[in-house]
Amino acid sequence: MKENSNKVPEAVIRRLPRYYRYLSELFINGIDRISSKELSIRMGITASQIRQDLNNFGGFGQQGYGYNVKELHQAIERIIGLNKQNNMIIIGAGNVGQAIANYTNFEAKGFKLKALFDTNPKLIGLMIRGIEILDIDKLTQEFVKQNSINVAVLCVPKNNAQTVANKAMECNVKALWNFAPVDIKVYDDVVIENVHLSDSLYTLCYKMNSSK
Amino acid sequence: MKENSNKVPEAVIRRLPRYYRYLSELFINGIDRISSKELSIRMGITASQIRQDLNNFGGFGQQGYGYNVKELHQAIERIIGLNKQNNMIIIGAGNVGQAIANYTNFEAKGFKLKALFDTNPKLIGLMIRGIEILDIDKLTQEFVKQNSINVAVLCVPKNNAQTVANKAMECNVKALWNFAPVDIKVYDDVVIENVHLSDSLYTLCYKMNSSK
DNA sequence: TAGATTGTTAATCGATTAACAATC
DNA sequence: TAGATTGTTAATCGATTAACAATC
Repeated sequence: MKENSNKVPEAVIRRLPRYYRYLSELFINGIDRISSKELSIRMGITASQIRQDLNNFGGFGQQGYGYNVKELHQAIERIIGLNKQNNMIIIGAGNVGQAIANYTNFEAKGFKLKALFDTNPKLIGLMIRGIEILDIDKLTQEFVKQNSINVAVLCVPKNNAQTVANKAMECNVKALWNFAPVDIKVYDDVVIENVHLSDSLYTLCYKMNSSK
Repeated sequence: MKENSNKVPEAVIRRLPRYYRYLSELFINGIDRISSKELSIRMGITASQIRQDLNNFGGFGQQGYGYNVKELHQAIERIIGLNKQNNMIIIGAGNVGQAIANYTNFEAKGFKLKALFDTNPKLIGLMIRGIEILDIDKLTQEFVKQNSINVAVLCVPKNNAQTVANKAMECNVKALWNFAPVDIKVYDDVVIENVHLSDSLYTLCYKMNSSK
């Protein structure tokens, strides 16, 4: 899409959702312009960094004025890709899988859940928010194609994670959102994002112990 | 505890849980020694980085031999602080709160859940794994002290997150594990770790769109 | 001992911050 | 216009990688 987008530093990419959050907030509060200085104070980062970050994607500001909140908000929305609909499946309908299925905020941003998959006969057939839990065998290339699935959310125990990831990739899913506490090997054209909860908790634990 | 621990770069701290995971795996598989070279291949990082990282905490290796898996595993366990018991509460017993309450892996690493808190009368009094959901009014300094709570897990909607965080901090909780999609302001002696699920999903979305 | 591999210093790379001319 | 604030280049800072003497 963007010819130079793979040159954008990872650190910048990771800040995009945060910019998006602050701009949403400003927009909701009816603020129509913001300078990098003012935003830097709110976000606790430097104005310089904000300007550098944004200029990876284009010049959205105006000298002497700052940034138009609505415009910048929309621009970042497009940059992230939140203007398009994305269709998801959840693999593993246990605690974590069900919690994500019930979390409707993603739906509001265009991430539509099409199905959950599990191997447990007790779960198969159950409905969550009107979405069915299917047998993992029903996860096929046809299913992915017909439902335009691009994101698979991995909520299985760590020992099954790579197997299930492989299956999803074989069915042409293009993005994996991994909640299993393992590093998954992915195909060249598949992207992955990890939510390593235990890693996060351990980091918190370290900081708690070292801050004394 | 460690006099120089606040000099350890954030990037290194964030890699500690990953080292811990790989060493656990090696240990379980009965491997007793590993060189930085071999580990670097498994983890997909440089041997140099591994040695640099570890040397922030001391010299655990031996020339010509490498690292003793068991020793290094235990050392990292202590560095993170997983050798002590930590007592947690979950504030907000909705989808996310309940999912975390049901996730027993943390318990195995010494993170003991003592109670959940909510304001919803329909939830108050319910038990999850034998742990009660209490009225948020029951969250007091006495409760925190008596149960030696050090970690509060914030699983409330974003509009309540700061209020609830303040309450936890006033009750002397020392660490916040925040699942609300907002940045929380914390007291100087309180540490925080964010699990911004939507940020993570948006990052995945960006990468999916830009990888084409 | 000879080979292997560490701990650590130096070099490189990348990211953040500062500065300022351009310009609204 | 004058003041404000951008976009962008240059300087600084920090993190990663390379190199190698020390030593098991």
